[in-house]
Amino acid sequence: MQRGWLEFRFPQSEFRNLLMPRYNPATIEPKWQAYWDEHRTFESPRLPSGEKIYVLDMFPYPSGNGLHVGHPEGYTATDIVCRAARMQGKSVVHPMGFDSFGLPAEEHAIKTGEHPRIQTEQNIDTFRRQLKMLGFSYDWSRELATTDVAYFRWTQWIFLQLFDTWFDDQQQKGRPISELPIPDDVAAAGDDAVQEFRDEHRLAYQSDAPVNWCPALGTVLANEEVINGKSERGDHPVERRALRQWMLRITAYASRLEDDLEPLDWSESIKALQRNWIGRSTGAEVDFYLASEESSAQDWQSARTKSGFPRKPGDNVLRVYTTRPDTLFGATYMVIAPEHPFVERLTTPDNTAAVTTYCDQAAAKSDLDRTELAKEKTGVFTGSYATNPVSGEPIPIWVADYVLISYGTGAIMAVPAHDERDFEFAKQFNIPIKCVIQPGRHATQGEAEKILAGNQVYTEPGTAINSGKYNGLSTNDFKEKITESLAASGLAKKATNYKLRDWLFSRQRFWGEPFPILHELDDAGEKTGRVQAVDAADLPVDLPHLEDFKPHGRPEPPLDKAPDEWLYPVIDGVRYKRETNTMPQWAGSCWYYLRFLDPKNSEALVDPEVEKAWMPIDLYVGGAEHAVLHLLYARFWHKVLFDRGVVSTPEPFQKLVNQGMILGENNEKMSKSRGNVINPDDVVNEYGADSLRLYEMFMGPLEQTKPWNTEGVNGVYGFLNRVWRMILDENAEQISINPALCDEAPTDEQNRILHKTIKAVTDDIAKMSFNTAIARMMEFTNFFTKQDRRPRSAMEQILLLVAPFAPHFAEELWQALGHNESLAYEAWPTYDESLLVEDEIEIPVQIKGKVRAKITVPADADQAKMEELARADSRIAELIKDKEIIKTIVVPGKMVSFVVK
RNA sequence: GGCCGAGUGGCGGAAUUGGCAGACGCUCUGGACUUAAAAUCCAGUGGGAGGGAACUCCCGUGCGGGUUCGAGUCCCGCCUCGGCUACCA
Repeated sequence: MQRGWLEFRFPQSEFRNLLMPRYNPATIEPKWQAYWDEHRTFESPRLPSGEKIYVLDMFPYPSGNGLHVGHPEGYTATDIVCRAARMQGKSVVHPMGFDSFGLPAEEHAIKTGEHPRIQTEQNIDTFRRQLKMLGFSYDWSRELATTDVAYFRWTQWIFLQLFDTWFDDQQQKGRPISELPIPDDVAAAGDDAVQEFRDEHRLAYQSDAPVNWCPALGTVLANEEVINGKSERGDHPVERRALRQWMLRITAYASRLEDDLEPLDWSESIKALQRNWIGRSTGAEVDFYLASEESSAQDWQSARTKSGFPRKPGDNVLRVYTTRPDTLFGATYMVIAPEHPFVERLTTPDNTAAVTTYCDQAAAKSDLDRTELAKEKTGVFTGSYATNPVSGEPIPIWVADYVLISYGTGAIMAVPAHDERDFEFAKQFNIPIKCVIQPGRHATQGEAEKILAGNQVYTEPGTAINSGKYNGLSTNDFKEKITESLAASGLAKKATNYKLRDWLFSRQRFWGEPFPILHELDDAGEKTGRVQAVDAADLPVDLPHLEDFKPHGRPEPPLDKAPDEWLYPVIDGVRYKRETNTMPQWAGSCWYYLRFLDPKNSEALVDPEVEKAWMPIDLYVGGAEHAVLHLLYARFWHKVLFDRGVVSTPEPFQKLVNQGMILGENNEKMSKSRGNVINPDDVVNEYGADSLRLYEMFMGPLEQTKPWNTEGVNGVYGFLNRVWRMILDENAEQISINPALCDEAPTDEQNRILHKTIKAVTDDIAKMSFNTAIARMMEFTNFFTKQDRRPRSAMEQILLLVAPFAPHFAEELWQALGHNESLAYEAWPTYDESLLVEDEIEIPVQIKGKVRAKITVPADADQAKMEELARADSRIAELIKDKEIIKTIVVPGKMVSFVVK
């Protein structure tokens, strides 16, 4: 490698840090990084002037392994966009920080007793060094880490907002809890009842939820620490245990989270992923009367017609949710989830044993067993019947774990003829299958026969049969008519459901944000059930000092080990216990983009003036692994903050781009175990940061998954060397300009190449098509390297185009050409459309669609002229000599085509 | 099973509204320079045929059909691979 040679040649040269005849990234990269730091080149102002652009990278979790080659991919892309935008005169804010809470640091702390903050900060130092080494134009004065106390003070503040907000369904908006209307009966029941009513409506509320309790390790595990029901460490059994936890009512925002996706500039596939996750479905809730001795189904129905559909079903009905009310006549059984509150009541004495056993088994099963591993449907009959509201027929009620308590009403009407799961279940238990839809064009004749006979399931729309007065209706009309009719009789109501569940927001961990919540204690030291928010003025609630981080052997969070002075504050004579759960890692990343705008503000999480000026984010780039959760959670918080007047936009991320994964050289995912991990440090040592950046952009489209190839790095390194030699004379002992450079005006051809390149690179950067932009610059270089006279102006222009991609390299050459200042804010080259036009162009001539000749025509030739020149070509003339020309197609500037017989 | 994405030379990939398939780079081959190597520079590089050459022809963008003067691109039906998701009624 020539760098070794150079250092050998001038080991103590005083020119070491000045220009070198040969391209040596090892000296020029640190030089320009220091220059940018010193001159604060990339610090952005508090407020933008002129057009603003906020470009954000998904900040990394600072793992102990350091930067991965996947990180610089997205980071280089945004850096190019930012550097070009600055040169185009835009106000750019481009910050970086660290998502630094996380399990590995806590595990390290448990092992060593060292505070997780120590290792976290070491890791951050490594990441910062590596990011700086790659020459990204971040405004480092805005750096933050989610573990900074001054940062998580505001994470806690946002939690207080969530705690203080209820969702007004009517207005579809989060409002202060003080504005929650209190029903008269609740108000009459006293202060405790009012408080309880409020607590039930807050966006942050408490609920019992299962955790992964591992008795052998004496600790609660995160889902990712549990593999196949065993602990990842030690392979010990893990059990599910209910624990009081904090939930966030994201489901209240489900509808807005879905609706507001539409106008965003995100890929349709990511939008689809989010929509899928939210999982909106529309249908109806229908009440089935439960047979009893006191009154007949008719009496009940006429009572319902008067009273209407009640908000909460009584004990005498089973409420189900269905998206297919049109199949009501085909319901041959019903299913309730094993956890359904009616299980006991509906089980007749002779079925008690079987039902109890079944429910106990279901409770013991993990989610995995209940879904993935369950190859066959299971269930038991309760012995009870409900009444079909349209036919009046009795329908048997079963308990089965394929119905989930957490979705809809936890009970379904089963229509085996038109639902795959119900069909499977009915087959298993010999339950009648009644076809109520005449299959439409989705089924063949043969299939239709089987469907009508109940031997095949049909889930597509069709025409109603066996459905009384509804016969003949199309599925869609039927749905509407029957819902209306049942609603009029008080038997049903239109309903919408979401797959999205409320967000389980607490973790039984030390290394996370403490909740700013106090539990009131009575004289005996027991919790009264009253919960109090820490006053915003008293934030932050810092983590307590712990002697060690070892598990204490109980399912309660590790903060239960905290010293009393932290754990039991006394306020106004009342003793409290602090909340000891901590927030999940998602919390800090939900709003970091806001703090970047005003990272030092101690009065507010962001100054409204600043927020208004910079938001929303114009470009957000990161991995697709965060396409669902992070983006959904952040959007949810943002909407709450919007409703509460903290931010001015309903959506935070206007444009989103997901970079593709970089695979190892063997086309497999990079991993230590596969031994195919590429370390960015090594690449920088060998080729320099500019080559790494350039290569990652040249590999292929940003969003595509693509394999690493070290030879390719060598390829772009060669390109940089060619540009270097195009401009400098590397054979000289001292810096000197390549003798081919001149101060003449470019020739027409040179100008055409230059302006074509400027146009292509400008357009490609706007499209984030970086690989083709680089190809165009390579073509420029291939052309100009062959030119004996290279106008200096053209050389300067190409450097400005190269600068966003290989910034250190471009700065160095820019300086060599006699400029004293950084090119970071030099005006971006512009192109002249008129110079792109060529006088003559080569076009194909086709006969019967096949290219038979290429001719050169004036660029502005009209159709007649083009045809004339095509016919004049000797080869074409030969081929069409004896033929009859049926048709001639001439596309000006493109081609001529003859259709002959 | 469902949703999404992708199949183009030895490899990564290019290709405006349908208009010269394979830009650019890597690899490989040959040549120049060198004592030699590296580096650099020059030439070639989808497959096949016409004995080599210019030249000409045929085939070729996962497979099978279709629309069109003309299809990598549009339509219909499949196959393979990758990602996400998983009994959501």
